[in-house]
Amino acid sequence: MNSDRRKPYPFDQIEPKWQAIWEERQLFHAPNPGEKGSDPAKPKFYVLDMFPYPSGAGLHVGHPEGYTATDIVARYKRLRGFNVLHPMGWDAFGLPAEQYAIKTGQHPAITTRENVAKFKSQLKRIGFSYDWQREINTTDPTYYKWTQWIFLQIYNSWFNPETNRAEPISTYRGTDPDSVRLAYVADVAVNWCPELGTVLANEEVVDGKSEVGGFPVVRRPMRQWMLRITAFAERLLEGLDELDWPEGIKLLQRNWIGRSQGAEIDFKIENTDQQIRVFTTRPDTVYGGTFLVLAPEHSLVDLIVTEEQWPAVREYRERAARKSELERADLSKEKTGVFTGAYAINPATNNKIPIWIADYVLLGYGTGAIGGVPAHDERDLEFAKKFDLPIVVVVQPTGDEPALGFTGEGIAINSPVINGLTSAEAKKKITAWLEERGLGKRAINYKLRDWLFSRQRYWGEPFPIVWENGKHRALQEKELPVVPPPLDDYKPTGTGEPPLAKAKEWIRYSDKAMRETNTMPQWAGSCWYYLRFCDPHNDERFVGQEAEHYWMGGDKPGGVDLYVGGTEHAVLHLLYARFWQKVLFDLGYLSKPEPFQRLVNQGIILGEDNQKMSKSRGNIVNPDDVIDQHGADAFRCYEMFMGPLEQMKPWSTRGVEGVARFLARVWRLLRTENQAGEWELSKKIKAIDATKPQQKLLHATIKKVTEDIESFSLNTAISQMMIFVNAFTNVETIPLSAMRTFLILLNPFAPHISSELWERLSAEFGDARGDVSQHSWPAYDERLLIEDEVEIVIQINGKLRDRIKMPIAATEEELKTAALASPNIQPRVAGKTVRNVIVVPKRLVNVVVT
RNA sequence: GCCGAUGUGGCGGAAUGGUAGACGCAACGGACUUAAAAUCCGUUGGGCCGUAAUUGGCCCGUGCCGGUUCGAGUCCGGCCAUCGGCACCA
Repeated sequence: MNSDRRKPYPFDQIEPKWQAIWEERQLFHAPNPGEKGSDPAKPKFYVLDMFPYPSGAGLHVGHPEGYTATDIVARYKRLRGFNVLHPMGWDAFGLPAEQYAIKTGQHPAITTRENVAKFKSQLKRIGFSYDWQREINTTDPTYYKWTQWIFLQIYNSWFNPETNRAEPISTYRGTDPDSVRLAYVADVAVNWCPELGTVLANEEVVDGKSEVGGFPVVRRPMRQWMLRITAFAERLLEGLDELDWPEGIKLLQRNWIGRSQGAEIDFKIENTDQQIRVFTTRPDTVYGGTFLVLAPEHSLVDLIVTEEQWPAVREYRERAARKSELERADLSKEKTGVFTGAYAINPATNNKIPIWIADYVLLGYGTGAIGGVPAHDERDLEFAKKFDLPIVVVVQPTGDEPALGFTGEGIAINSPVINGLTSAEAKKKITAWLEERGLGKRAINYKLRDWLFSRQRYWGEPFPIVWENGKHRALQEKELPVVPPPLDDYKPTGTGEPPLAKAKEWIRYSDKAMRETNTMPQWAGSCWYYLRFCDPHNDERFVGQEAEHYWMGGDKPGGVDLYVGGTEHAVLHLLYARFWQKVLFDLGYLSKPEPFQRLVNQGIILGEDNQKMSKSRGNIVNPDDVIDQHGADAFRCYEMFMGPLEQMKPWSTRGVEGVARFLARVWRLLRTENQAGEWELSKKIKAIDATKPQQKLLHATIKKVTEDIESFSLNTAISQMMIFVNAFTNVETIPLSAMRTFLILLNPFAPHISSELWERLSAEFGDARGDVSQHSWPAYDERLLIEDEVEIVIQINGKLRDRIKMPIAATEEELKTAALASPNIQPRVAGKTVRNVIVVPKRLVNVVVT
């Protein structure tokens, strides 16, 4: 034939063949209710991958790990009679395409189209059973029209604290609706990245650097669009309880939301009628409060600083403002701060205490001011020592640790109102005491910040907003989509003004009104894509009511039944999407308050050298190469056989070869090579009954594979199929029916080879026609698994000493007698006292002697 | 610093509190072959005893120390290491 090494089986022919058949017959299209082919009796199953950003580099082996797992589940559920929604799309707005455009001048839409084509062909080569009729792209105007529409719903809503939900802004009775909208404009200290020329969300800043590119980020006040996610903090927290997610991910979200309960206390400022409100989780330590510290940017600073302290304060503030996030977060450095010259009155002690400013107090958390309790807070103690401020111990530890610097719970001392109480009791009592006197109240704070929602970039969704006379105003629904202008120069301006501002024509909405020139962050499109998949071609609505109700589960549990993706989205996408879902749910557009019922995180795949895959290390594995060499089925099976999905694990070329050998053995079980080097059906295949041991193995395999798919243990499912195949190598005759059943089990994992072999069997034997995927998943017969005889382990004092064969039905007494009579046991027990004999039926006998 | 996950052969990994190491890789030996590849068969945690050789027998072994239990990779307590998250959040 040719000089190529002969393939162990012709995957290079059968894989494209079956992919073409699936596409032509649209076998994996899931009909919506009411559509042709929809069967209302079928239960639905929605299994979703986190859709990728189509980068120029194409897929690496990490992407298809989760995709393969979901594909196996999707195919399995179809075989079990579910109507399965298994879609794929493109999260295509974002920085890389734009950076590329800046370098080359090529429009990001062109880059995106090319990358999408590449990704799609790679995914198709792996044989994923996506319903490509539902493909979506976040950069498509027919898609982002609805992203903009959802923004308008958010903009036109407010959070009603009385009903604890989002409501149309028309129900708001106050005077300034703009102050309560869920989307609002604010001057905020933002994370400005000069290199990228844009602001970033807190979640996008890692160690003071941009998550994308790793460029330095500095604080800078700017006018920005914000989404009021903090209003939903409590519901985002509570909602987690009901979700079938990994506990670790729930915890990450809980920590990110960062709820803490305590009190707000007002401190009167001496010689003024102003007061400073502080938040504390330890109101029981109020008697130990010997100073106040304000964040340098706190608005009261201007009002209270004395003449002689102004120069020092001004200088300190300027220095703090110049600091990058990284510098400010640097814990190893010493505490800094400046005295304002002003004093406050501690409401518990009535003592006069100094007011300082220091950058260890953050404007954005609590009230931006704290009461310094140096005796029971590490940071306050450090600060007090540095600046020689008084320290008063007010909590006595119950153990023998020193009271000074004790931050745990103990007994209140030096605190007349609460002396002798435990910290928990003291908190309650002092809070009530403060409340009675109008000096404070219970309060809850969250670390969660409102979501900074605007970016100074070109390649994102424009806001459906115009400005007139300095005020913002929403566009009408009929004006959507707002399409960005064509531009020759995508570069950030460097001033913080978005690139869209360069489109002088475009920004003129009317004589008086100008368009908003910021764009939305990349997360916008991914916040609701799972909803669009339910009804991707609807041009009347973002998702049709009936389709949403059906696929998202309506009043039944479900939503997205299974969602698989990486942990990197634990607090970004997964929190934002839950937020949008809740807003749309409150406004009556959706049937469920939570989108993703079950979440599974796949672990990352390391390079063969056990290091993270990266271009610089040169250890990236390309799926195309693997498929060229071993075929898509081997690629799929190896990805699953490597180990538990959730775990981090290294790639192994040898491992792929092992799995490829398994599939080749499956092939040769049913097909043999004739003299001419052609594959033909094995003569060993006969329409006979399986032997009893074969029956048993078959049913054990059905059981194991079924249970393992249900529990996501896909690696051990493959092991079991290997055991099955190994048992049939070198047998004289192979029963047809057992092979057919096996091919169905194999189908979700290796769809091409199982389809081909199924078809060949049908052709030869003239029955069971149709695609293997059109048949149904086999049931196992528990009765066939029962053994007549079992091996019983005999232990003495827990140590294995003998094994005997016993009938399955042997009674405890029989087992005991047989065990004690066994030749290996008798001499060891002779002359000793048998204290006890533990019998575990069908398993073991443990003789306890002394 | 706080929180979380993980720790089992040469390697990836299996094990409802009940035979540790399934399955695969690698290695070694054999069959087939002129030869190689491919394929098939066998051995393979460590140490020791026994025997001409086999069958066999014993001890140790799931990061470390302790506990619960007839019995612990698995449960409990304390440590160590690696990875991940958060990090002046009052």
